[in-house]
Amino acid sequence: MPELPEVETTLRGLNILIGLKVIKVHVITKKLRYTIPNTIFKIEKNSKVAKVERIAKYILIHFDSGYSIVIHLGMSGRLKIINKSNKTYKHDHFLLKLNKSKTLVFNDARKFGFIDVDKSLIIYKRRYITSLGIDALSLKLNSKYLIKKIGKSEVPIKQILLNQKILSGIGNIYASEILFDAKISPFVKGRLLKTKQMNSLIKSIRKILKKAIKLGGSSIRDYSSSDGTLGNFQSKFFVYNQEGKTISKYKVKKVVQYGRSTYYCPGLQKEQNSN
DNA sequence: AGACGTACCTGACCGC
DNA sequence: TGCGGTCAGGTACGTC
Repeated sequence: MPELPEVETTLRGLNILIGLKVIKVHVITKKLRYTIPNTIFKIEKNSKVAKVERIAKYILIHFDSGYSIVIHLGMSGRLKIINKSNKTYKHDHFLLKLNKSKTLVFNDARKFGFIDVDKSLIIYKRRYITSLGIDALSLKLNSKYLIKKIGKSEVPIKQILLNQKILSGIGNIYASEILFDAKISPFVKGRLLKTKQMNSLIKSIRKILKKAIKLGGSSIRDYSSSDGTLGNFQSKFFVYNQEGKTISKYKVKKVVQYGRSTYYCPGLQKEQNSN
């Protein structure tokens, strides 16, 4: 699930951990996408969760000891908060036991996610953080920024949206949804996007991501008891996974770009006549 | 420097 | 029911 809206929803669920004290760090599987560093054991007993934060698709948990944990969910990663810590499930890789009988669990079937730990100030300097482009929901995102970044790009806009160094937070599902909403063809090259299209793209980015967060938000209530899945997402997609569906007389089509599926509606997302 | 294919890993699903 | 093939929401890396 994890694109910006899912990560944001997860983060909101983690807020209930603030103020809780660490009882135990338990690594079940060290080898994720990267090996969990031994600095994980620097998360000491009795240090308190001071703050949780989202940077792009990364979740940061800051402790009052000055250390921070970074979690990336990869393709299949999930964070759960369970009330009883004695039972683990398949693909549970990491447990953070806290007081008030809360345990944070990282579960990831495909192990494409990772966990990193270091002093907060060092964490912020990690390459995977510093190289990120502007957050897709940032108010600093405007056409001027896009022109600077992609005004000369030969890369199709679908691929640009997935480039975290340009815009961070958008993944393969919302890239298709956003382009559909903006009525922009996924094939248009960056340099051929007109300013007007960039502005409608930015509008759609905000609209689609915010809507998704809002829908995900309904699951927060049950976060501590459930597995945090965002049930009714799939039914809300206009084009993603909707090959063959008809939208005002036009069919949704699936293509593969750069090895990733793109869903779009050729009738409504025309390639502009590039002058 | 930038663009592209590939690799990482497991599960779900489809057709036979 | 089982087998093989294909696909999956992300990112880094080697190669050109």
